[in-house]
Amino acid sequence: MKAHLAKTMEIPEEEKRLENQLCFAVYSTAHAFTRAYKPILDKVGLTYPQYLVMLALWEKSEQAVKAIGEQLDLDSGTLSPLLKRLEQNGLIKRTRDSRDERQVIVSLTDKGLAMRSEIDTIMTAIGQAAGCTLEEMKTIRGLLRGLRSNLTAAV
Amino acid sequence: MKAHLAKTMEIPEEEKRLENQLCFAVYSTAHAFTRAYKPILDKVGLTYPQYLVMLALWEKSEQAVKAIGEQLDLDSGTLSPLLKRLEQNGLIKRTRDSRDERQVIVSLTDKGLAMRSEIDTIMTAIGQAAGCTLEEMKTIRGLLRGLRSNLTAAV
DNA sequence: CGCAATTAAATTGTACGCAAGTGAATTTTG
DNA sequence: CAAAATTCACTTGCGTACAATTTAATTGCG
Repeated sequence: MKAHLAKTMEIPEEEKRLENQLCFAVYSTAHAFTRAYKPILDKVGLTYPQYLVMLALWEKSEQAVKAIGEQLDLDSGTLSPLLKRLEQNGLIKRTRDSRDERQVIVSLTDKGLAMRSEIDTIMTAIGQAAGCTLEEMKTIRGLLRGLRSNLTAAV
Repeated sequence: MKAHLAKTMEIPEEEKRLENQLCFAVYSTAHAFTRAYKPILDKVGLTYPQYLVMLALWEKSEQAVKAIGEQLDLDSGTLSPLLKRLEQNGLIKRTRDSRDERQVIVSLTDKGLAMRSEIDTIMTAIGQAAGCTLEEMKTIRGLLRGLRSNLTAAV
């Protein structure tokens, strides 16, 4: 290997602009989604992260905090207070696993399960707001999955 | 218009899964980016949102808080405390605009300007972590811009 | 001109996200 | 089997995000 090799490639100035950062495109689109969801989710009394947790639970009730965290890529420091609020709103209940007392099993209440009927309204509204074809959605989803997997592996 | 029309289209169960939500793909990729940036930005003492503000200022120093907010799509509620921290770290200074005393002009200090030399190292490292071709990056960036624009217009 | 409406930034209050640390339960090891 | 290491959830502290309010300055309108 040669000595004195530049540690970094030269990056064109244009590529250094905020607007041209891929990370910023992802960051600002994430915020745009949260804002688009807000008026819809306000009606059912959920925040956007709470809605994601509900999606996980509607797929499978009776999940440990850790399992929910793995699906959402969030740790208990984020989930514990969020789940406490969902519990206070009567959507979920939390019980210690009798087989392994370290774990807390989160499950839907009747009220939480009933809220699943809102899913079609919510997703239709967001689909409209996103305003792209199912094909485009799948393309972006696929590209982001690859990107996310690279970023996660790199750390 | 016919009466009794269904308000919402039927959405296939598979499309209702957390993992298949486009919003979740964006949400989790944004977090993955933040985590990938963390070890790199820790070395220069910046958080990820602070880095975005610095990018805006490296492009053009002497900007009002509102102008920065428009580029990042953030309001003063978020920016005020963030800028206060950048000022405490000696990277920027804030002065009232004498022409319009309502505005605060943010400008780079020598230390803040000097930090721009880290840009190549940071962007090269993230490029490696993202591990996709320049072509893919541009594709995703373009698709996300369209998506963001739709979502914002819808609200 | 003079007052109402608007604008800019800061502040307050709520809710994430995440690092770091705590405490209790379980698993691994010597 | 007992001590050490690990695991799980919770808590604490800090830094965003954002709605809503406040204060000060400027603009618009009669």
